[in-house]
Amino acid sequence: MEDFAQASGISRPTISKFFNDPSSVRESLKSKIEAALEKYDYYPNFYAINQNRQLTKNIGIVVPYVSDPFFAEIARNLERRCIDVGYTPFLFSSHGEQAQENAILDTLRSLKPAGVLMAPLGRRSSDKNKIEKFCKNVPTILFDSNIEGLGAAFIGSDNYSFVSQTVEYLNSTGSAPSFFEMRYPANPNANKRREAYLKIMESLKLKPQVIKIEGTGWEFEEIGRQGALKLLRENGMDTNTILCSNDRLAIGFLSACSEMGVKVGKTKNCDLRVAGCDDSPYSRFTSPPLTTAAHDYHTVSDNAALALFELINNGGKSKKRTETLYSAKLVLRDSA
Amino acid sequence: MEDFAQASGISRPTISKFFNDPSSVRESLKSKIEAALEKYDYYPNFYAINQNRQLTKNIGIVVPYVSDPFFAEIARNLERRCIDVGYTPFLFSSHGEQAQENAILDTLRSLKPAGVLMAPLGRRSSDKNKIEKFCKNVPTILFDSNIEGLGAAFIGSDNYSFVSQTVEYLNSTGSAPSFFEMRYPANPNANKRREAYLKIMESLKLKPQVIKIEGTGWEFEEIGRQGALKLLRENGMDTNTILCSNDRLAIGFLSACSEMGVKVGKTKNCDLRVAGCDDSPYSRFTSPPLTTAAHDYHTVSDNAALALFELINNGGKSKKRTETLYSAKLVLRDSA
DNA sequence: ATATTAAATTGACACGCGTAAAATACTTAA
DNA sequence: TTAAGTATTTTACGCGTGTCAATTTAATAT
Repeated sequence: MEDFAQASGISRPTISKFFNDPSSVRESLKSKIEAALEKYDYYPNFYAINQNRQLTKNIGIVVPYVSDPFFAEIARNLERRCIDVGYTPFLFSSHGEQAQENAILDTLRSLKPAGVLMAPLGRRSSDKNKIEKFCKNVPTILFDSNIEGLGAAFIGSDNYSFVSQTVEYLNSTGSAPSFFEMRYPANPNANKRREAYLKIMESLKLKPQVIKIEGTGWEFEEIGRQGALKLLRENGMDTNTILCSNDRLAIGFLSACSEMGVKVGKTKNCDLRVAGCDDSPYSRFTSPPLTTAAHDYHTVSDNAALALFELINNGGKSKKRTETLYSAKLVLRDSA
Repeated sequence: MEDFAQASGISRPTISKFFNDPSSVRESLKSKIEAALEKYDYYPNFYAINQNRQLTKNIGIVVPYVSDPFFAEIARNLERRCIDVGYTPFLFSSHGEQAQENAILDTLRSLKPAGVLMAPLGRRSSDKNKIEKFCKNVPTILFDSNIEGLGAAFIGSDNYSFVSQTVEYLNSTGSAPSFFEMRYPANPNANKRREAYLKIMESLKLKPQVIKIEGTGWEFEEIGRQGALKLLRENGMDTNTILCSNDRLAIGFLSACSEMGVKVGKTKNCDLRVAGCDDSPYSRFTSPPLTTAAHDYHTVSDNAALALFELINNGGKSKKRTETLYSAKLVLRDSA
């Protein structure tokens, strides 16, 4: 920077100011610097820049699994917001593993980001310590999956509304659904959805049926497919209506139905109705298209980002922790 | 680190060595440091660490669009490989925009990564300069999409083999396919696939038909669906067999067929055969399941990562640029 | 026990830029 | 034109660690 300053005939501190905020220097110098930049192709050193800054312009984004289309889409939206206001987003995926999430937390603490947007893995309480400590040191907004009391705010979807809307719709247009889920769900929202299902069925004075399928990991479609194949073969359903804990399982379920020659839909000649939760990007392209309860992707990601920007502008301190839940929107398609 | 060294009764340079490679210090000191780490929760400063290092332990991964399931899956695999050998991967998405890719290149040059794995956007030759300069300064492996002469190596799939296998299969089991693609494809591989199609049809002495559909952006399924709806309504096909330029378009195509009551499959009572390219993670779950030509995801990502590690170990210099293309594997399912 | 080798310590400099204080030059408006 | 206000320059320090050379200590082999 010293050399570049000399070459462009401007003092180094001014160059430094320019790189922090080009509009903070006089127009005449700005164009002079930009001209010199064309000529000498100098670029500042990322490490030296941030080493001595009180507040970096970096934002960490952490998702549990980047190949999950829901998280990929959320991550994409969050990155956009960050870029649009001049931050540099750093995207990390926990690969579905607690250890990896912890490692990311270490990297992130060391990166001293202005703030972090994080969708945590479901953690056993014994691991809560790590993330708790992190949140105390780094301005953090939690999204998708809440951890009681941690972070400056939580932005997510109201799992109860997902289930209540679908169950009520299904019940009023046919029989009430059985609930189809993984025995050991990778995502903690699954537990809230099951609880909601049981509660709603009870309030409707209906007998619930929770179908738990085997399989671990994040290949939900295949897990759903295998579970559905088993279920269809053993004829283990109390009803002709299925509500899947999430769309990816539902996509697998529909695939199994197609394979077994089971007709899915809400018309008279159909054998089964299948609904999901989330409105995954692929759910509208299944056959039949999947009836589901939709996240408001944009609202959730926009508000999470805005909440973080505000938190950062307030010096990383928020008066009190807030939890914002957005309701699902029922999306009626042909599968139920 | 000074304080931590004193508190743990070990010299600072040794602590530094420990963090660079724990196995480089004597076992007795190693356990002593680890014990002290539990007690004082010191963690090194990312910026200070890298500021004065000749070679960082960071690896940049750049994909054109992180929400594309193909790139999400590749990115996931690449990250795994990097983590497994002790590197810290930094994942960037170009958001389908040239300007964003350029910005990432700037960030990355400043980050001084040990190496970069990059799937470039298709660029007009006028933009080649930027990436060319980058590759001269940073050890880079290109994957998925090649740019003549740039980077130390290119690892990808052989687009010709994707098309030749499907066309030959389709032709030998029925009529030869029409080729279904976007008029302005987001991914440069599309061009090679079209060329391959034309060449193969010519060699088979068959009349080719390329169907170009409108639409821009990365929502390929919806673009494919709209294009297919239009096509089916206007009855614009020469044959009853369609080869889509990629699986995401094919998924949209299948969705349109389902919507229009067109039966897709290879059995006698079907109206249309539809095949794709790529074997997207969702292709096996369509109805009917999609016949397609599969990338070898693991082989491509593993070998791209290995090539980069080797490049790094050779000081970032490779004798000559290599191009490695892996053949597609035909995956026969029910759609064609 | 001694020689040999490997590892740790000491002391010191370097990395490239942010940032602050004081002095100076420029801009703008009265 | 002058004064007030703002932007720039000068000068200098500091950030937290990597790294190196010289020295001392510990481990291993003879």
